[in-house]
Amino acid sequence: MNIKEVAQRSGLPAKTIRYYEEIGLIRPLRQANGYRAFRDSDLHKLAFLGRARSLGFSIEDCRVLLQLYEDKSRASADVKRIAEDHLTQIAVKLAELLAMQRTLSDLVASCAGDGRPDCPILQGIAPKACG
Amino acid sequence: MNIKEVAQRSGLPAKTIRYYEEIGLIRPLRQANGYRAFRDSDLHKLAFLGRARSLGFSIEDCRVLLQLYEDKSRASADVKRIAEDHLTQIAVKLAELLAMQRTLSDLVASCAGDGRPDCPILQGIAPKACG
DNA sequence: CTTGACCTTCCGGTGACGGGAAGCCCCATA
DNA sequence: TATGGGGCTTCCCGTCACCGGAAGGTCAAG
Repeated sequence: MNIKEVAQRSGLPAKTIRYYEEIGLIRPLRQANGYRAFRDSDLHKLAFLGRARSLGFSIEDCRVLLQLYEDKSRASADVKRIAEDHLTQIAVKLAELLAMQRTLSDLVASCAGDGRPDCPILQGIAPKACG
Repeated sequence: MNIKEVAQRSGLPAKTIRYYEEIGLIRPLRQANGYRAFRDSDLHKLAFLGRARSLGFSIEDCRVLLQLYEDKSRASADVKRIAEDHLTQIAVKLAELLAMQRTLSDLVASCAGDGRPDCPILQGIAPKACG
């Protein structure tokens, strides 16, 4: 398989596939003309990587997950720990975004949004004159 | 005021303050020795920027918000539009994170997390053998 | 033989800074 | 007066996960 077919089948852009090779996540063979020659196993790994990335795992997490995936004697506890850590990160980000959303939607709701200069949003962002 | 005091009072790292000057968000004066000389108005702007950033506005959004903040004849509608767009972006990110959280927490819940190799998390990430 | 779609590598840019080096400046103390 | 230590400056590279584009080789079709 050439890179375009693998891109279509894996759903990853060709640029991303080349990048994943560059950082050692996959090691496709090479044809005599220098073109990459992807095996089914490469495609399989790329699809795995695409799904792991879509779940928000970092590249380094993906590297480890892929190793564990290849290692048929891994302990599921190792995988679970990575996933739980990632869930914690997700929860932190969610909390941050929810806090932003709450504050900002309150500000937006209180702003007339007309031609007048009076703007509660800017007032809400501005530092309070203290003391 | 020197940079360290401004950093403490604004809550922003000195590095960030220098960066904000570099990209033209603030324009502090200079002392004879080359040190930055921050006025109250600079501190005020930095505090504004810090709060806008903590609400997740991009630097370019912050640049516009700061201009609108300075422009006492702005229309509140201009501010509201930026804030609403940002709220939309926040909602998109929240939806993505919630989807990740749902999928991943289901997978984690179904994984024994012991010494055995059987792992529903990896199975869930792996591409389905189709056809 | 040319055209056009592939493929390759390489270089630079993204956003919003952080780390750290090299080198002034200033003040206090011995 | 020397010295030590902190603070300030600029400059350059690194982050993360790629994307865009240029320059050039390859291949199949007409």
